[in-house]
Amino acid sequence: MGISKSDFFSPEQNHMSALCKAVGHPARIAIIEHLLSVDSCICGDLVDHLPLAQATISQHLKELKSVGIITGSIEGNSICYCIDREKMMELSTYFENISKSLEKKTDSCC
Amino acid sequence: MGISKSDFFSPEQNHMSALCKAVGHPARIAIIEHLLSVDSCICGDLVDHLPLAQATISQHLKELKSVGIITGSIEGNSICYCIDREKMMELSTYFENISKSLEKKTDSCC
DNA sequence: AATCTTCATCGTAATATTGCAATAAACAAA
DNA sequence: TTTGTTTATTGCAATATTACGATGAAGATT
Repeated sequence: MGISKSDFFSPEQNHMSALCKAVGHPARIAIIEHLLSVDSCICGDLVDHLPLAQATISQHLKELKSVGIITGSIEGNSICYCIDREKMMELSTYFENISKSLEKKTDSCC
Repeated sequence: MGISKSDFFSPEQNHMSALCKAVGHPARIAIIEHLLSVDSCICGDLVDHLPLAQATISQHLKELKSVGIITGSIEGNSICYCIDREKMMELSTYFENISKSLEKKTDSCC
């Protein structure tokens, strides 16, 4: 965040922006969509489907994991990654509520 | 995006990640929430509510505008910014669909 | 044990973002 | 026209992100 001012913002604002930031990269959107299409997968699986090096994908997975959007569990000598539905709902609900609030407004100027 | 690989990703993936990236900063979440609470506002209004310089806020507004999340219309010698409901619904629907897809799955491993 | 497979981490380079002071631009008011 | 008000842009410094090769760590396979 450059010069950090995150203390000013509410924990909810910081949390929501962190979630959004985590999905704010095409590779990470692609990772989520791929995980969705196969339910679970290993990193090597992703390496075959994305134009990125294994190290880069591992880094993206780490970022998604750090905000809890995906969880990884060891399975043999590979890792099974799954999407956390709660987090997806959190995002969906947040934007739905904004959308609903906007719908109610009648004094819109634009 | 560092070394650009965005051509590999689908337009939808690039679009969705751009929307998410735009809201992936606490100041921009705060801007959206403030716009929501007053429906419209001018930049000076935001300067009073956020711990950021006018130039910085203007820059954040520009980023939100660039992806269409907010629109600005000139009003006297100030500008009225409004949230685009379509974009909020796009975000909500995207994550809702993921959430619904996850719900259906029974072969979850995590 | 030696080797392979799979994923994580380190180090580093290139690029992008963030933030702000200073300044410009556009319009309103005097 | 001059002055004030409001937002945008420029230029720059500090920091963060992205990407990847090389290497490490942990469990599987031989």
